Amino acid sequence: MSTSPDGVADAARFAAASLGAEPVFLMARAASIGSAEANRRLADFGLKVRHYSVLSLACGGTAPTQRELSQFLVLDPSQIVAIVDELEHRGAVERQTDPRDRRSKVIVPTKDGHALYGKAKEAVDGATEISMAKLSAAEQRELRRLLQLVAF
Amino acid sequence: MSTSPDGVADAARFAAASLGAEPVFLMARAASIGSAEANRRLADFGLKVRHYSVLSLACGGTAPTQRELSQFLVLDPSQIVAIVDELEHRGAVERQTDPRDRRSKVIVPTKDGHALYGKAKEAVDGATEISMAKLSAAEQRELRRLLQLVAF
DNA sequence: TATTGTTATACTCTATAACTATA
DNA sequence: TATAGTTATAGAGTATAACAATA
Repeated sequence: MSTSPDGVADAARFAAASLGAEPVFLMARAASIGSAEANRRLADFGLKVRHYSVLSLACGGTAPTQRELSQFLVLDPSQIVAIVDELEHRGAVERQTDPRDRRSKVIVPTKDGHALYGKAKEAVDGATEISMAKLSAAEQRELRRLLQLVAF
Repeated sequence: MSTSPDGVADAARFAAASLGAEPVFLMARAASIGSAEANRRLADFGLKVRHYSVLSLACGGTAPTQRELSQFLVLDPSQIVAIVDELEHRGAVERQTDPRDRRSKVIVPTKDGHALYGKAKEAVDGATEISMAKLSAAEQRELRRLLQLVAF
């Protein structure tokens, strides 16, 4: 990106445009700004949001299969393979064949993976704080609630 | 995407996970769902959200330069070139050298471009309606307001 | 000397199909 | 026969650097 500072330059002139009121555009822009900031911070740990997401779900105790990760994260199964490969190579997660269905592989975190997740979560929370800085605590809760309704 | 139906499959099992409450993730997922639906509908007109966004701003009467489009849409200047090329080839917009700064090119819609925009906007509004179906009218307005604070 | 638009290029991300092992 | 994971590959999207025209 060889653009100026960070794209928030002359927002004022166009924010009032019709496009600036369309939810589809607003969600895309908000998501783009938010995950850019999160990726910037996660880079300290050699992670991106996609790796963080898989690690987070693995650390949630639900023992997700790759197929479930694929569906929940809306990523192709082949992409999950690549993400889990990277996390496994650096010793953050392990693949365990599901005894109830030996075709499936359950993703479980290692001890190091848990520690990494803890630090990464702080980075992501920091990014969230930045991008929601203009909202009160109550507004942040409300935004989260509304987004959950849209996302699920 | 060789994934099941549409990724909303077993959301229930993971929506309660820690990740399912993080705004960065929720915005990405909501944006992904929303723009997928919008792209699906815009395909009838041979457009994608990126073309629609440029066309919308061009039709807004603010006569944006490519540089301004690049900043507002958070897209690289070289990508704007490609998008404007496509819109110009199909006769929806024109490039006009800015008389006040002959380096810049202002993007203005043609008559056909305006008509195309009208139909495309209906398609996008339809997609918005779908993805916000679970929200009341008041909640939709509130979501838009909060997103605008985050996005600008 | 700096900036706008442009081109070329490399890199990442995403989508598709085929293969294997299990069911 | 169908599904989970894997691999290979092609396509779309994104980032980077260099150039011509203009400031």
